[in-house]
Amino acid sequence: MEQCSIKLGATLHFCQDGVMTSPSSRSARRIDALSKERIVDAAIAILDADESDGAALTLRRLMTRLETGSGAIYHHVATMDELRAAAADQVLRPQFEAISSESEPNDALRAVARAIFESIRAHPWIGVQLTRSPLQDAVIRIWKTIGIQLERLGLRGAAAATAGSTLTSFVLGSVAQFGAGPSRHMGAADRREYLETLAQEWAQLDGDIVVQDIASQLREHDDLQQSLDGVDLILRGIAARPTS
Amino acid sequence: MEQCSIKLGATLHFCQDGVMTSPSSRSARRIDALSKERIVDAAIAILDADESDGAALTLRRLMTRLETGSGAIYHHVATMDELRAAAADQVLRPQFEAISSESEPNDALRAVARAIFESIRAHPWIGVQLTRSPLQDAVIRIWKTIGIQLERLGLRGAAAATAGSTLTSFVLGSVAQFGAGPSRHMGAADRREYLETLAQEWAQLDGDIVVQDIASQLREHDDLQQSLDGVDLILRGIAARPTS
DNA sequence: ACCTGAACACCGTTCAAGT
DNA sequence: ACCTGAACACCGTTCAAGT
Repeated sequence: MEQCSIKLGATLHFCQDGVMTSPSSRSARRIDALSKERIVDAAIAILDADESDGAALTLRRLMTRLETGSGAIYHHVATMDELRAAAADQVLRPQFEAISSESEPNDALRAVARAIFESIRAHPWIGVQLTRSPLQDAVIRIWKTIGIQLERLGLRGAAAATAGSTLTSFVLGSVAQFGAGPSRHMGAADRREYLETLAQEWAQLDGDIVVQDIASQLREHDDLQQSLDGVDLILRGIAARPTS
Repeated sequence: MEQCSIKLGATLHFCQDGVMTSPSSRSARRIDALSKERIVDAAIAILDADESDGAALTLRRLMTRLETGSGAIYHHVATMDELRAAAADQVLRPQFEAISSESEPNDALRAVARAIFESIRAHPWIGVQLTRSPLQDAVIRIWKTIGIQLERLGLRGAAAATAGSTLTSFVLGSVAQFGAGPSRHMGAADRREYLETLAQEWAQLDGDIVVQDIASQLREHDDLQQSLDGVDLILRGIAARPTS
């Protein structure tokens, strides 16, 4: 029977408001009370600690880190998917809040791609997460940011919807394509080697000269530049008047 | 102790070449021997039976359907992920083999988007699968098909790589965005209702008039048309000469 | 209200053993 | 070579019970 014992971990038991209270007069609350915010922070820490794809985040790992039971976590968070979505949005939010102030709409749209790729570099698991569900906060945030810039470009109605949908799809697709690639732990040399192998793999798949050409081109580019080139291409398409 | 008993399921035991043989003279092989092909077919059947996201495919469900043990399946297939990739490619392959013969490159590129969206309509789980891994056969197939058409358009080198990367990313992103949307079980009315709800949800998220505008536009469009519009926009961008 | 922890119903993968 | 099935090391979620 342990009462008001102080664990050497992150938690104090049977204590409140920073003051030790007699166990009989207070209910059993932790001083560092759980909250959705604290849980999301722990989730991000777990995801960041492991390289790439996000499989590291597990309810049980969360339990050990927060020194609590599953029920406590489920009291603040409805589901693990919700938690993943919250983690992704929390990481993306600050990057995106800086964007609206960009002077030129086209630059702001390029900044969207840059923000996402830089977030992936720091938190590789975001790549997989963003393509998981189209209604999650982070994706809607991307949509909205793009939409606002398109409006500044003078687009309205169907044209705005088409342009917005195209840019959003492109950005998410880039993430899907490059997100699972070489991780942040790779140096430039490892990166080149990875892409080299990939290019050769492609080339071997069939002797097609077209594929070989493209594969060898890809080897030279880095993800971010590739993505920015794509944004520029789409911006040219937006600027061009529909032919029909 | 059962020998050469005929199960009423899909399998016969201790029999071979359609002829019942004495158990003592033959080893214990099944007449409908397992093969990667048979396993992939079963996987597709399981995935198709369940609506949407592909969580239905499970080793244990595969075991019951094929009336076998886990070891038997792992003898033909290295991992469940490989199986998912094989299932997706088997479904996509026939759709894509028809495309190369399209007369006009631009039409062929539009046909790529159409092929993918029609595959998703018939097999909703493909949406999630395609965004899972960038090196899976189905994705490489998409890449190659697009690459070949871009070559027919006269693109080479860096321009081909940028255009190919952009189109592929866009198509995969569309899939990520719309793949998890209303399932094939929805009628047109349900669809409208779903998108209506989505538009309102977006609008509520903040009072931003830009977002409301775009959301209400999206409500009118269907996935395929949206995707084709995007392809056209990108094709205009490809046709336009780079400004720098 | 907030938390505990056992219980439930699952997963994918491995591997010694059989024929 | 091909298959069996037990065992292993996990999952997310629920819920009666505690304070």
